[in-house]
Amino acid sequence: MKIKVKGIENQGARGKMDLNERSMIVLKSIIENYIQNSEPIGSRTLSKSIGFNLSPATIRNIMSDLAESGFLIQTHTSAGRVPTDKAYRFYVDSLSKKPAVPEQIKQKLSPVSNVQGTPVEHILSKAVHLLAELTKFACVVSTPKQSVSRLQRIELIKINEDRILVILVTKAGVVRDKIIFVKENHSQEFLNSVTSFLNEEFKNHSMQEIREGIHQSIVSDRHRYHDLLAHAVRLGKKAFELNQPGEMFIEGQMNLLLDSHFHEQSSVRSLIDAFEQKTAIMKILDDSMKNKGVHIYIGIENDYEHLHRCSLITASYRNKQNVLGSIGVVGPTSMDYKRIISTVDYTAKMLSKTISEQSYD
Amino acid sequence: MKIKVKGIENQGARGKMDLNERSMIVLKSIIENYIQNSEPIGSRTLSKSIGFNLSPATIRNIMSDLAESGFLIQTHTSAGRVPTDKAYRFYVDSLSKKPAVPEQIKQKLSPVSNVQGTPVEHILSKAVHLLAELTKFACVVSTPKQSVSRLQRIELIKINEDRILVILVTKAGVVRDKIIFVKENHSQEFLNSVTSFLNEEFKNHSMQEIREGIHQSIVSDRHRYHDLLAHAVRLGKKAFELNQPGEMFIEGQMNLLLDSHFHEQSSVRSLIDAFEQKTAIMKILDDSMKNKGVHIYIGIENDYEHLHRCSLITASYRNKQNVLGSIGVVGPTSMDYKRIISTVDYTAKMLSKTISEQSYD
DNA sequence: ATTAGCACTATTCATTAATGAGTGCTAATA
DNA sequence: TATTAGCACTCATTAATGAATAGTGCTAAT
Repeated sequence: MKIKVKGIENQGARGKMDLNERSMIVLKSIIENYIQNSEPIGSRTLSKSIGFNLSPATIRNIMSDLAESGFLIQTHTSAGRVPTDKAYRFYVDSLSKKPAVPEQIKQKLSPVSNVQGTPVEHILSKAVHLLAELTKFACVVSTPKQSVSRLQRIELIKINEDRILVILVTKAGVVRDKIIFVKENHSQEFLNSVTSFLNEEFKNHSMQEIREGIHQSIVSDRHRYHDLLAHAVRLGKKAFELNQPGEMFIEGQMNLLLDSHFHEQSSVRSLIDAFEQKTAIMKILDDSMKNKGVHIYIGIENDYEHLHRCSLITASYRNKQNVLGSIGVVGPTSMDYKRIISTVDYTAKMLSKTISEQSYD
Repeated sequence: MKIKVKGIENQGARGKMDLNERSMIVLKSIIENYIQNSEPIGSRTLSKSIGFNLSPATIRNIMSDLAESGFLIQTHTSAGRVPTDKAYRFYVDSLSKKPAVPEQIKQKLSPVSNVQGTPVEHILSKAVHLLAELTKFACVVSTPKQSVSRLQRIELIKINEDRILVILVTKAGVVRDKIIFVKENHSQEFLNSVTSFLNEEFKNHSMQEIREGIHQSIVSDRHRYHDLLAHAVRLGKKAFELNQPGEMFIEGQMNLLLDSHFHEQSSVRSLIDAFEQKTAIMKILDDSMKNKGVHIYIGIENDYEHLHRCSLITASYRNKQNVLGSIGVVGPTSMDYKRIISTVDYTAKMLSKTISEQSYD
C-alpha cells in the first residue's frame, strides 16, 4: 500500500533552495532523530520509522538533494548525514510558535514565584539555577539594566570625612551600592537634605534620564548661587554615575562539558573562553531585550566565533513598566528546541510575573 | 663516586611508620615528579634524576617499603607507584611554612587592590576570578558572614502600605537588603524615627548580638507602654532576622574538567554534585575561618565523599576587627601544593588588606 | 518518479602480537 | 649488612589485521 503524498512539488521555478513537502518531512525527521539520539540516521532506518512508505533509495535521493541545498552534511563518505545550522534554522522556524509547557516543568519552576521579600538577585539566581537543572545545559541571566530602571529612592550615608555610601533602590527592587569620594566634609544632616532634594527631584525617573538631567543642571546656572542645590547636584552626579558593568549569573556550565556534543577538546576550550569573558554572551542577552518573545541564535548565526558550535535560546523578563534583562540557555546546536524554547519562555514569564509583584509600584 | 647519606637511619625502634632521611628524599622526589608530570615515575628514571647515586634496585627497595607504609600505591602490578593522600599530607607538612610568592603572581593579583568605592562583593568576585585564572583550578570564596559582622547602619524605606525595604550596611562594607511585610501602615516619618532608634541602639554591635538584644527587649517589658519603642523593637526583630544563607562565589569549575586527573566519568559527576549542592564546600570554608593561616584538606581527609579525590587549599580573609570569610582552591590531590598554597595565602592577604581599607571605621 | 540491487567506502570492534616500562626476587658484592 | 646487578615476569599500551556493519552512489529496471 502506498500513500500518495499530496503536495506542492512543482510550485514555481524549482531552485535548489526550494523544498517540497516531502523533503521537508524527511528533513524534519532527520533533525528530530538527530536531536534525540545524537547520531546520524541512515536511509534504511529512516525509511522504516517515517510515516508513509518510501524506499531507502528514494530517501537517499532526497537526502542527497538536501545535502546539496546545504541542509545536511556528511562527516565522512560512508557516514549518515547530520543537520547543518541551516537545517536547525528551518526546523525552528517551522515550529508552531507556542509549544505547550509540560506540567512537570511548571512544577519544578514553581519555587521561583515563592519568594516573600527576597532581593531580585536571589530570584534571578534561583530561576537560572532551576532552568539549568531542567534543561541540563548552561544557563545565564542578566541582572536588570541600570540605565532603564527607574529610581525609587536614593540614600546617602556618611562613612567618614571623605567617603559617602550611596544606595540606589530602583522600582524593580534592585538595590545597588557604591562609595563615592568627596573633598568636603559634609555632615550627615546635610546629606539628608541633599537626599531629600534628590529623591523629590528624581523619583520615578530612569537612571538614564537622571544622568542627563543632572548634566543639564550643572550646565545651566540655575543653582549656581544656591549652596545646597549646587552641592546636591554635584553629589548627585557622582552618585548616579554608571560604574558597574551589567552583571550576569551563570549556572550549569558543567552540564555542557558532560554533553556528548562537546567532547572534542577544541570546542570545549572555546566555550570556556566564552564563559570566562562573558562579554559575548552578555551582548546576546542585551540584544534579546530589544524585542519580545523567545530569541533563537543557532550556531554560526552567532557573531562570536566561540559560540559557533552552540545555540542560545533567550527571552527577556520585565516588570510592569520596563524590560529589565534576559534569561537564556546555552547548549549544543542539536538541542531539543521544542522543549528548551517552551521552558525558557515559561521561565521568563514566571520571572516577569514574580518580579512585577515585587516591584515597588 | 658515591655520596654517603648521613642520616638518622636507626633512631629509636624502627616501626613501619618511621622514615629515614633517605626514604624521605625519595618520597619527596616521587611526589614532586608526580605533581609535575601527572604520571608515575619508575625506579630507573628516579635513580638518574635524584641527586646522589642510588641504583634503581635500591630505590625499588625503598619504594617497596614506602608502599608498605602506605605512602605509595600501585595502580596495577607492573605500573609505577603513585603517592597516596598520606604521602601528600607528609609532603605538605614537610614544606617550609612560607614559600615566597613569585613576583609574577603578585602582578596578576594587583587588580584586586585597585578598587575605589567598589562593593565588597565585587572585590571578592574579582579576587576569586583572578585566583582561578592563576591556579587553573576551581576557586571559591564565601561572602562575609552576617552573624559576626557589625552594624554600620540600618535604613527602613517604605515601599507601600504593607511592605518595608530594609537595608543593612555592615562595617565590613557589605550592603544587604530585604523586604519585610507588616500589618500596620507606618508613615515614612515614623520609620525614620524607628531607624534613628535602631541605629543609636545597635550601631557597632554584631548582628548576632543585635538579634539576641532584640529578643531580650521583647521579653522584658521595658518598652511595653512606649509605642514608638515597642514598634521599633518589633520591626527591628523582623529586620535583623537572618534569612539569607551564606553565599559563595565559584569560578573556574571548567578548569577542573579539563584537568587530566578528572577524566574519569565518576569523579567528574561527584565534583559537579559537590559544586551544585555547595553546602559541603561551604562548610569547609566556614571551618577554615576558625584558625588563621592556610588550611589544607587533602583527598580523603574531607568529610564529604564527593570531595575525596580533591584537595582544598583555603585561607580566611578579614578586616581590622573580624574574620569575614574565606577563599580557596579546589583541585586534584596531585596539585602543586607549593605554588597553590603561596598563591592562596597571598590572595587572602591582599583581600584582607583591600577590604580593611574599605571598611567603615 | 520510484525502486531494487550491487559495488564501494569508512567506521567500529575484537583479536593478536610486539613493545616497553616497571617490579620482585635472588645471588653476588663491597 | 646494605647495596647492587641481573633476570624473569607482569601488565598496559600500541599498532596491525581482519571481519562485521552501516551507510552511500550509481545504474538499470519498473
